[in-house]
Amino acid sequence: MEGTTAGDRTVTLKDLADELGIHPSTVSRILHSDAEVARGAASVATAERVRELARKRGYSPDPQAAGLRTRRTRLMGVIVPRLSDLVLATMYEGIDEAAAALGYSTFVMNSRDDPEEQRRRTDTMLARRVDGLIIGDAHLDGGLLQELTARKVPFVLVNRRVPGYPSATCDDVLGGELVADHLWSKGHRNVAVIAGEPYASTAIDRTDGFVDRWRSLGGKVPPKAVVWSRFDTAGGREAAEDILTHCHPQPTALFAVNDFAAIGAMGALRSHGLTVGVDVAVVGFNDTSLAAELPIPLSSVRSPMLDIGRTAVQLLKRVLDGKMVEPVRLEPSLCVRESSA
Amino acid sequence: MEGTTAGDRTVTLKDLADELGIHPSTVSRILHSDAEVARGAASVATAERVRELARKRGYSPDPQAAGLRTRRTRLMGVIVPRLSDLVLATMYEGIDEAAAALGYSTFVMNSRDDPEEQRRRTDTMLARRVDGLIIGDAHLDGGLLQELTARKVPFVLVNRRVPGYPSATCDDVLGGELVADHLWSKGHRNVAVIAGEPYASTAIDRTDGFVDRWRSLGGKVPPKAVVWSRFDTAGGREAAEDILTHCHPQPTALFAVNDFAAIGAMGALRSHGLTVGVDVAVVGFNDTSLAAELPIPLSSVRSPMLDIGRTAVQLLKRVLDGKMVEPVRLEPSLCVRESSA
DNA sequence: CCCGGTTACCCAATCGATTGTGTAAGGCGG
DNA sequence: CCGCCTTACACAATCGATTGGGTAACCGGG
Repeated sequence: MEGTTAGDRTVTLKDLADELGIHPSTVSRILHSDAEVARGAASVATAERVRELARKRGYSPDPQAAGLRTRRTRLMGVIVPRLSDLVLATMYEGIDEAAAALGYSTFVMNSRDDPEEQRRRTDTMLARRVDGLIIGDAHLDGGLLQELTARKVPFVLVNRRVPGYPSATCDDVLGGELVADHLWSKGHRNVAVIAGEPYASTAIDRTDGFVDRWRSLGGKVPPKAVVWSRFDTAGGREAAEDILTHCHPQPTALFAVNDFAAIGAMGALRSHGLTVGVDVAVVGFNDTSLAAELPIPLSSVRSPMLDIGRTAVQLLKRVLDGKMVEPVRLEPSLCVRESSA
Repeated sequence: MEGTTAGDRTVTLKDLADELGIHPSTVSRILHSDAEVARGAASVATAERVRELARKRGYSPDPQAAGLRTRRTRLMGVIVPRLSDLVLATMYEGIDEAAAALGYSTFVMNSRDDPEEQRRRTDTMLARRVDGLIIGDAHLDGGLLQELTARKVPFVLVNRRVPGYPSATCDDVLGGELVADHLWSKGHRNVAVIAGEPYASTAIDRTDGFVDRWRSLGGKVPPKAVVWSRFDTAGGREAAEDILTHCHPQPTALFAVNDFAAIGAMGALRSHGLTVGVDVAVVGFNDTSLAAELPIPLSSVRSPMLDIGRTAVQLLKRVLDGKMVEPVRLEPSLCVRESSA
């Protein structure tokens, strides 16, 4: 029940040093250097006394001061379109966890997928002197990425990939293929795709994976059967309406590249008096926690979102250590449920 | 097309000062002080030259250095149970936006509602020297809050409240009352509540608001009709199963204090062959973007999540400015949809 | 011409940790 | 008993911005 700290303010290296009658630099080496240096800096006995006192006084180093000197903040900046998107939020949890394990903290910001906002956010991150960036809202045209490379800012992409840059993503092409195989084997021959935003690799890859596999199985995908849309529920609903009014013959199966779009589509189908899973099969993507729990459980491609986040952190760490890194694609799997059974 | 910067490293105050042949302190006052001080520091002409050069060189002050001196980081720490919870993610968006407007950046961490983790996260935040905390995972018993108060850490609560501490929340009691009024007026007389986690004020207040109003309308709420549960879909499903097996007579209406729990309940009802909105009414809480888009649109109490987040930031700012603040409760409204019409 | 008051700056200490470079004291071999 | 090598530290500069004092030059009034 000792008074943790007298009551004043935070303890500094100098405080510890003064109290022990030794020099701050010695304390610093003991507490913050790796074994080698620390051993050279003081006797074992002194080192122990220092560590003991640090614990008792609740010493915690000031990252401002350390960062000022070392020019490193142990901060990773994370940019996502919006955290209220469950997919990104989950990846961020993986990121946060993995970063903490490496002694880094993370900084998130929402860009709302707006190029101008992306630029502003990156700038504030850099102004905060983050050591590196994890970018979750990369657009395929990616002028910003070129610029960052030119400015030698260390970064990796997460969720979406852009050729030529390091990234941690789901193998979205494979995901699309899994869906094609599944729907084909269920006997569907008329299908449509709710394809997402064309600037996102997730949308492109999933759609391409599906369409290419479908064709190689002998199926047809008329242009009108691929509808680009927003990733949210409303977007999915609109896309489904579009498909229902313009596609002849009407598809018996829908592949939405995102669970939320799939949910919106399910709503639209129902409004048209169609029963999901009976009249029309629906498959989503990401297997968010909702999919399994919906009134009509939704088939979905499970992507390892947490692992993708963790992987992004590992990649960025390697970049920060000056190593070369290759893009990583994690394997998805298909969860078949009532909506397409 | 001028070379933005020679190519070296970041520009410092001293660089600017040297180039203009004046003292760094003068530059500092011109760029970072408010009009008064700045005017006293240099002539209008000099000030203009400084600002001009700062712009040209892309100067951005080093927050590490500034913070070291001023003992402030312009950082707000935000702790939430989990960002993959849409409700907290949305509030965080409001927080992030409002903080940015005040020149603050935010730091989020997930505590998974685990007391030990809460403590650890708070500690890392404080180690990072955040100026204040926004706590979104407060437990009603709240030993941690007492401790923070004792340590004079500036903080406010968001989403959940704890008596005696400043907070920005929805008026959850009112929310519960709205639901009671609605269901009563629809003629329901047997109801059950999926009440959420008993350590969260949101759960308690919404449940109390509902139950108290229900009784004052002349209704009965047997103890078995209030089931505590997790806030997620699976929790809602289990609670609904519980209610369907143990409540006699079976309720004709369910109030779930959270949309996700409501969705889980809808799934359970369906498994029991009951049609939501016809056999059993369901009402959720928060009016997350999903509610309106579900196959059977969900009635829900709309809580102003973005505004709650923004308000929390305003409150914390006032606390940081040394002012006293009172808890704020923002008014919810009921959105009636097919699930209870 | 002297004096008080502006104007427009400069000086230097400071925040807390890091790190390259000393340097006394003690031990040991010769 | 001397010189060299460890051992165990101490010194001081540094990172970039902030801020409480100066102070020289100039202006106007008396």
